[in-house]
Amino acid sequence: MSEEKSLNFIEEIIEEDLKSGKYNSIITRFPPEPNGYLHIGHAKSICLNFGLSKKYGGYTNLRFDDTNPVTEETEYVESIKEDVKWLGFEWKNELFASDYFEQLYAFALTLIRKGLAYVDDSSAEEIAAMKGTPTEPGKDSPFRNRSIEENLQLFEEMRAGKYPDGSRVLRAKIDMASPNMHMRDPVIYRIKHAHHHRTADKWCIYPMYDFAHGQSDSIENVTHSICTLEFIPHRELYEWFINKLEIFPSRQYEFARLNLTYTVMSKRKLLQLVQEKYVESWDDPRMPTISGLRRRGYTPESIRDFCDRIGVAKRENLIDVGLLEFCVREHLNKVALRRMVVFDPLKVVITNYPETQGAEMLVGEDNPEDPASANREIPFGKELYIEREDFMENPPKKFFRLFPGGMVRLKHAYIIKCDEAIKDEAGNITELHCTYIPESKSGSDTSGINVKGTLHWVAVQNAITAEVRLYDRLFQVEDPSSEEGDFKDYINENSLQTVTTAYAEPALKNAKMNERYQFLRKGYFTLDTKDTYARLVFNRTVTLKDTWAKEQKKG
RNA sequence: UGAGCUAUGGUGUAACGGUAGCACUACAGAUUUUGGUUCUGUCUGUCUAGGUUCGAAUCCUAGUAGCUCAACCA
Repeated sequence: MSEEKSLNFIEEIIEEDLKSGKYNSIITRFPPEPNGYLHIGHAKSICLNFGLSKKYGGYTNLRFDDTNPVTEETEYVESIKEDVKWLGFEWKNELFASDYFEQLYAFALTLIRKGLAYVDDSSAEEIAAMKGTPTEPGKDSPFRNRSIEENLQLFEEMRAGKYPDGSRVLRAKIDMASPNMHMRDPVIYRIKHAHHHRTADKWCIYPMYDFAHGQSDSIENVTHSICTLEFIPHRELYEWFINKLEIFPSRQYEFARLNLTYTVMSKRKLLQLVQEKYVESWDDPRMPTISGLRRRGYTPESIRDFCDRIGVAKRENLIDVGLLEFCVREHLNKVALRRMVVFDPLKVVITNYPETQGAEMLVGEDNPEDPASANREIPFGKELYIEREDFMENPPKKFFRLFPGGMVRLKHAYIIKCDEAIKDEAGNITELHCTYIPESKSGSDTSGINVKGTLHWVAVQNAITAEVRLYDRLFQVEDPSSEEGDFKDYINENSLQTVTTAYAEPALKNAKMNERYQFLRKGYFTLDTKDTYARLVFNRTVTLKDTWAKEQKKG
């Protein structure tokens, strides 16, 4: 029975560290910068970090990397916390890099005293020019050999606010000829007279990412600091600071970030979509943000399952969004309540159904996948709506739906036969006249008739109305970022289709925010969290698999 | 054109010198009161060229391709 799941490369490293006795338990961290909303790519990192500490014993900190006051806001801190919680994870400590500003300042002093850091008066342009290029070594700054005393004094004055933004920086003194650009005397502190979302105006100098991240990991005794591939060149620096400062040796490991087909993942691009109104907001249901997916109706379970299935490795990847859709369908199939909703109504009159009879109540199960699920009542009637596309006057082969002279089952109800299509003067079909087979009632069918097709329907008299929003992929091409020109040229203009008046069975009157629905033969839907006030608004999470549509496409 | 990382079906991901497996997709069929679900089956793969070895996806060498690095962003 030991169906062992193979380990990813990070799990292998951890098991090695545990086996060798290097550690008894592990500490990881999820370190977002609070300058935007989390997306599905972050979910991969969250599942990895929290999953690892859960699996191997230990814990995960949530640490906000807030070293750049001009981009960061408390609003983002709150949304990030909400998203991590919603995904189902609990952090041990809620921390901020800004909590360590005093300590980081002390680390900087240590470096200066060791002759390993200096204040540089050069401008940003001058520093860039002296940096060299990947193929040519850089040049030493004229300020590189200042005395320790002078550096100490200048750095203290920087902190004291004596100098304007951009006038000086503190740099680590490493190697201007290093083949690794990040080792060419990187800037580690800059002057920014800016208000910080947590430390307010206490500081006017702020540490750079490289001088904050590794040390923060070290302060928290993070054993395995996991980040994405683009940080590989930073690792040498990460370790340099830890070595020179002689602090806890956290180690950095890098994995490939998630890319998904038919969307973009960079914060910059997502921001453009919001600012330029291609989408409504960060939590627009078409966005790959956690909040967008949540509003779309995705479940935390399905996102975790997805992150589990895509694996963790070091090679670049582009994952088919179809896998995400598979994951959410699989979960929703188990939990969604079945309901009938007609989007584009075609009236059916059952000519042999008694006029005087009140609403006959039929019974339908909430979820056939779940034997424990309840039933709901569905009123039947003489006049019904079916989906217009479920009727064809001249049907092609293998069309199992209604056509003149044809028979179908109305789900949970009776078998009907189409006798006549009524048209207006322009030749448009306005209604269908059908007859029903009284002894074919669901659950007590003695008619002996077998039909190929089963349609969803609602009774005209008892139908309630709702708005339904049908979402499709945001882009027309698999990888918008790799296409020629602006990625926005590839936006799918039809990513949102709104059905303002859909007809729903009355059970949906009591729809709840936390419930998921399967509109029979239509897809999975959930109540919109923003726009449902007096009226019902449903968002389509994902369609059902549709082999008929595929069949038709083939011609 | 310096340095680093990476190459396994259409897409992901395993195989740790010994039968190339799993999932998604696609296709075919069975079941079905959702053209859903479920079940069964099929197709497709080790970047190239050399080498080491009884044996190479795995080790070595050389190519090739993709990605990353020259922010006072993270």
